[in-house]
Amino acid sequence: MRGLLTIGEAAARLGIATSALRFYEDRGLIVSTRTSGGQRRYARDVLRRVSFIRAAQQVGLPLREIKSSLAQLPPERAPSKEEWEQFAESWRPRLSEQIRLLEAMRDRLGNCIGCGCQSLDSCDIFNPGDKAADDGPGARYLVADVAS
Amino acid sequence: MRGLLTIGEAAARLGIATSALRFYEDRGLIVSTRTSGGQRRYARDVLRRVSFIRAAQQVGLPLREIKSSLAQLPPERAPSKEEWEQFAESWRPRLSEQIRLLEAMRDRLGNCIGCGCQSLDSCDIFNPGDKAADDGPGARYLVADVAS
DNA sequence: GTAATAGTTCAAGTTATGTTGAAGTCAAGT
DNA sequence: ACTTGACTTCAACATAACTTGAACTATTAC
Repeated sequence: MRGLLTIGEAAARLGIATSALRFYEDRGLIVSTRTSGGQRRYARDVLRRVSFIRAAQQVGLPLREIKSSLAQLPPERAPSKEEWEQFAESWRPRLSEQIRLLEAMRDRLGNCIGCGCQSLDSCDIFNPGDKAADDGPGARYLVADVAS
Repeated sequence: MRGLLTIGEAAARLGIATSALRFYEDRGLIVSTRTSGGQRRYARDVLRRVSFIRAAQQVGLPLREIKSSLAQLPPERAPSKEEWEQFAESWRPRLSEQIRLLEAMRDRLGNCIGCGCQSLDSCDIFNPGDKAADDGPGARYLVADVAS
C-alpha cells in the first residue's frame, strides 16, 4: 500500500538515520501505526513533520519546544489549510526574532570595524560589561537574553 | 589594580556563571593570569572574547569552532584594528548564510500558506521527499545540508 | 587576626540529541 | 520453505556544554 512508509523508507527520504525517527517517536514528536508483526509504518505526513523538526532545530529550538509547537497540528491526519496557516503563523515571530538577532550581530560587527573606535577596549558596542555595567550584572549587547 | 578582573567580577559582567569561565579557560578559549595565591585574574579583553563566544553560540557554532575562530585574535593583548577587521570579516559569511537560511524558511512558510496548494500533501515546497526523491536520498528543502 | 566571602581543583552529575550493539523477529523474493 | 535484509527492543555509549559538590585556600573587611 502506497501511503505508508517503512522506517527505512522514511529515513532515506528525510536523509536521516532510522534511529532518529525512533527517537522522535519515543519523544512523542511523531506517531506511527504498526503492522501485525509489530513493525512501524509511517503516514506520508511524517515527512513534513520531520522536515519541520529539522528546520526548527536550525533555529535553535530544543525538541521539547518543537514538540509543543507541533501539538497544534493533528497528530495523524494531514493538516487542513487553516490548521497549517495557524501553525505557520505561530512560527513567524521565532524566525523573525532570530533573523533580527543575527542581523544585529552582523551589523554591529560591521559598525565596529568602521565606527572609528580608537580603542576596541572602550567600544560601547563590543565591550559588554564596561559601559553596560550600569544596567546591572547580566547586561550584554551581543548576547540575547534567553530564558534560564 | 583596575584592568584585572576576578572570575566573579567577569562572570557578573558577562551574566554567566564562574564555572562557565573556568570551562572556557579549560577548553582554551580564554586565558588568565594568576595571583600569587593561585587565583585567576582576567584582563578586560576577556569580556569581549566571551561576548563573542556567546554570540557565536547563537549562530549555532560549537565551542571547538569558536575556538579556532578566536585563534585569529591575540590571546592576551587587545586586538589591533587590522586584527579585528580580519576577524570580523571572517564571520560575515557564517552570519549571512544563517540569515539566508532563516529567511528562506520564513519565506517558504509564507509561500506555502499562500501558494494555493490544494493538498499540502503534494506541496513541492513542504514535502521534502515526495518530489525531491529524484535528487536521491537525503534531498531536503527546509533543512540545510550540514557537514556530517 | 579573624571571620566572611570568594576563590581553587577534581570528579561526578545533568540535559540534549542522538548512535551503536546485541539478540532476536518480520517481510519478501525465489 | 528458506534466506536475506530490514525491522524490533533495550541498554549502553557518545558528545557538547556546562553545573554541582566536596574539600580546601586566598583575599578582604573589620
